Amino acid sequence: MNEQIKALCCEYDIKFTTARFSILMVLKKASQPMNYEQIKEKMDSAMDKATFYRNIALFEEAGMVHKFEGDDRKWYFELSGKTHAHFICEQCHRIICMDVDFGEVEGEVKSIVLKGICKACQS
Amino acid sequence: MNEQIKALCCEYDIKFTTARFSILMVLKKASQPMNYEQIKEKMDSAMDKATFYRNIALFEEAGMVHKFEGDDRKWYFELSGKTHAHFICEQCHRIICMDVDFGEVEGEVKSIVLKGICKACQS
DNA sequence: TATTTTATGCAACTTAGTCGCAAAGGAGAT
DNA sequence: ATCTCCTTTGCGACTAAGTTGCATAAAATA
Ligand SMILES: [Mn+2]
Ligand SMILES: [Mn+2]
Ligand SMILES: [Zn+2]
Ligand SMILES: [Zn+2]
Repeated sequence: MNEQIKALCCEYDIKFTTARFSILMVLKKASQPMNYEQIKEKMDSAMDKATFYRNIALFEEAGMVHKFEGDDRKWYFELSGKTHAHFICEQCHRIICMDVDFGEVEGEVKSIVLKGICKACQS
Repeated sequence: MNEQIKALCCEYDIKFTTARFSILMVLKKASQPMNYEQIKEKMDSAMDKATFYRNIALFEEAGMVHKFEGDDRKWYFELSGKTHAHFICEQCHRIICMDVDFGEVEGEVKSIVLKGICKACQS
């Protein structure tokens, strides 16, 4: 795992530090987008939020991580992969990764967020 | 205009008040989604932000107004019409209303926001 | 008119994220 | 190893969009 994350940093031209490792470790293991609190909880060692957000900003700028706002006014992060959409349910607050096709969109899309009521909550 | 807004309130079962009129007046005239500051600026008479947000929450719940978060961590509002997407440019911060088709989406979609770099900023 | 309910304004509060600054860490030069 | 310079980190103070409590005002109901 350590090597994979080092490789990731290398690929995006970002210096490898322990703080960065901690964050990326959690994101790599994650199966869902996560917010600061959630990531912090999963980290082995504590980290100041200033450090966290500064590094996240770095990752984002490099295109390594994508973020979007959840229904709770918090930012959610995930490692960039194939661009896909997230559906956020206003009732159960679940975030559902989805694979929708938009056809042509002008410009470069970095995140797509749909909000509404999920199928489970509707019935 | 006054009558149209009264009718709108009536349709959504919302009592007509001067504060509500002020907000809806601005939203009806708007050609773009607007945030609190922008709406306030266009209003004839001043209004407290608590009143504003409380009424907006009411409109939202009734389904009369839709909101989404902009790139600046502010909420943007517009009168509900045909559900459509907004593209927000991370560089010029323009909000572009767009008419995309997603095909089937499970659940009830209330807002769709795409973020990225708009065509104008790309070149 | 008197009573009850709802809407508004003000000020204090909450909280995710930011910023300034000093200390810690790391890479290179001597 | 030691010195120097630059980057990263942690701490604490700060910012600002939106929220909440409470007193007053307006509107509905009797
Ligand atoms: Mn996802
Ligand atoms: Mn629009
Ligand atoms: Zn749901
Ligand atoms: Zn742009």
